[in-house]
Amino acid sequence: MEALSERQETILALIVHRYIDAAQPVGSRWLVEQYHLGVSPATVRNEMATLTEAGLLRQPHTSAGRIPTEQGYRYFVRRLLGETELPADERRLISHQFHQARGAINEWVQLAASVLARHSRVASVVTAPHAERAIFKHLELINTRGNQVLMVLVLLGGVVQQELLSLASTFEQSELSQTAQKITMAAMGKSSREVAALVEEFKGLHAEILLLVASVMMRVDGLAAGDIVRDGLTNFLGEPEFADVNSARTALRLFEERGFLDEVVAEALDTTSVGTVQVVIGGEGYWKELENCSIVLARYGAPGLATGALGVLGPTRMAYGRTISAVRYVAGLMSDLVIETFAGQGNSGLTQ
Amino acid sequence: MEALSERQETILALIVHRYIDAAQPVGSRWLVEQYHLGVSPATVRNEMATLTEAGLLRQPHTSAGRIPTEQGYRYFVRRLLGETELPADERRLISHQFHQARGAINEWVQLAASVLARHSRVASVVTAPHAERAIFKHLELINTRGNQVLMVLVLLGGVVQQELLSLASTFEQSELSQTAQKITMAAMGKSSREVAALVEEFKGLHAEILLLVASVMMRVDGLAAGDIVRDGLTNFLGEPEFADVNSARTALRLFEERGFLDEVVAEALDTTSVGTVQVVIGGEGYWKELENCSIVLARYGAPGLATGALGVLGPTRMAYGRTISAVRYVAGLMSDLVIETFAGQGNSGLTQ
DNA sequence: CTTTAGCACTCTCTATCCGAGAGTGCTAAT
DNA sequence: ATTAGCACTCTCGGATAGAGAGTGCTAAAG
Repeated sequence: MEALSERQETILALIVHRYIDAAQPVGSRWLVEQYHLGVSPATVRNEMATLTEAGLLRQPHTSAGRIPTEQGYRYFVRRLLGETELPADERRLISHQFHQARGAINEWVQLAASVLARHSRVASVVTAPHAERAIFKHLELINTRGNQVLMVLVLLGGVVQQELLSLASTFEQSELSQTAQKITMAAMGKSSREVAALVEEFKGLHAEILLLVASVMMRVDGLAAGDIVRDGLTNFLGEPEFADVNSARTALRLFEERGFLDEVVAEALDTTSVGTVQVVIGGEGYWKELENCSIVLARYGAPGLATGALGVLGPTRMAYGRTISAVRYVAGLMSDLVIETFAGQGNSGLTQ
Repeated sequence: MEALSERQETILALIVHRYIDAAQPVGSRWLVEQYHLGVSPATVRNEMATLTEAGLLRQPHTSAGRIPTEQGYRYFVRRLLGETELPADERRLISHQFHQARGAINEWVQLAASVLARHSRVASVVTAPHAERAIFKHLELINTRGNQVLMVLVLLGGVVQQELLSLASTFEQSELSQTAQKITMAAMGKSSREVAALVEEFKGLHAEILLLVASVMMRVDGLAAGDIVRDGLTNFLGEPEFADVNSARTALRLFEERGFLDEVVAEALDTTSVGTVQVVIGGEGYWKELENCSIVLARYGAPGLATGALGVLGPTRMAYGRTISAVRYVAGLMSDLVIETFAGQGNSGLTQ
């Protein structure tokens, strides 16, 4: 693609801004009058024609103003949208909320989703932090009834897995507690594979439980991400591109179905490093269901220890500046939390 | 309200059925021809006029067919809709799925939501089972970094509460483990109040932790319900009453906001006993946001031990027969699970 | 007293048409 | 390279008209 002249870039940027704001095609005359460009509408029209030919703009119909194409948005985001940051007062507000919510990890995740939804004004997704490899921390066995046993497995970072087991025979609670304690001693700090290897050294109930523990841990290892929390579902129902119920429905379905999000998040985790924000505009040809949608996504956490993903899903016509900075900021806060929780080191960052 | 004649009831039932099916006003002529009533359209019209006067039917405009009013739906559900049950093969299918999902409680809750959404074809809500009173089962303290400590508190029934604490000073993991073990010994099987009373007997770290444990347990006591899981959000976007984006939005917002659901569920838990299904049609004047919506709700679990709620939210024009039976059946399965998990006694019911 | 045939009336829904308005592309002049 | 002028295209809103569906009423019949 040939480089654009400065004036062309200005015009593209103005059109993107205006279109994001008003959701209506932008005309040459309006542009000149509004922004006091020192040229005539005809000149702007010529530039627009060039930009249209370059595939950055398009017309909904012959005689309407221009709107950005997906490529236009991409050019805008990559080249014209400078580094933005959330205003200091918003940052302070968010940081304050996160301070208030000290406590359960799940609450942090929900708070992150809620903050993102509110500040980006589109729908948000946050996955709970997920350890790179499950590391055994503690096991608890609780007798419930007959040969039903509730297994509570605590992994590094405080991830808890619960499972209801049906054992071959009945055991006393005291016996179960002893078993759990013995296994905890032996397996502390070990990975799923190492726990599986421990089976050799035990027999009977111990071995049986160890096997179950190892299999649960392997399942956790295999998971791409932790629990997913959503917020702001209703935000994009107000946007004009979803006035048609069907388009709203497909977008919402994507959002509801875990499988799709898993895929996107996995993809993002592969190609994105912690600290950078990735913007996927219009599905990039990959996902055709995302036709009018964009995704702004970031990875958070500590690589090698535990990571998660968070981001937003909204119409392509979205306020990228604000959204990107919100995602980046919240990802930073969540990273601090993960490092704190998973016994690493690092600046908490919460204290401004 | 005067009692309706048999013929009036027939006509009301037919109109409700047909309207639920087709979402279009029902006319007298069509009714007579379709169902081979042995009377003329004029007769049916007379009866319709009576039913309209009684407030059970209404006309969208002067010259359209009739549609049921909310009162009409209520009469239909209460008096005309006989006891229905899910077809045996559907029951078997569901029961089979529940069998497959043995394991974590959360998975059961999610499965229940998914099954309800699929079988009722509207949006579903399921709350996790919530113990009547939190009973201490086990405590774990995990050192993370500096004076940050992760507290994992296991309550009766396998409910797990995690909390990140900031302690006054730093402790070794071994010290924390000992403390946790000591507290576990002392608090096993106790309620929040009893745990709080234990504080007297300890001092220093032990007392500090005990206080935190008690406060978390009290918070759990105060909660009306456990986690809420939703499914089938997109189901009702297809319905014609939500063709207007705004109405879809208000309904969806209700569904997304936890506060509202909490209120409804709390209300339902108060007035409904386990085993019965409650139908709220059109908000009953209470909640005006529910104008075109109905709720079918049931309580499940074991009163005095642990209970939860599950149900669906959909357009007033919903297939009540199928929905009510689905809700009732799933509530039964979940009750069995709760009784099993919370160490009670009772028939598992899963084995057909 | 109940039922029914007949009929005028009302209201929605769809298609069609028309004019206003907005914006473009092209051409020729600056 | 820029711009004024102009013809052309397309959408959008409102008005109009006819078809269709269904009712309520009246008067007659059972």
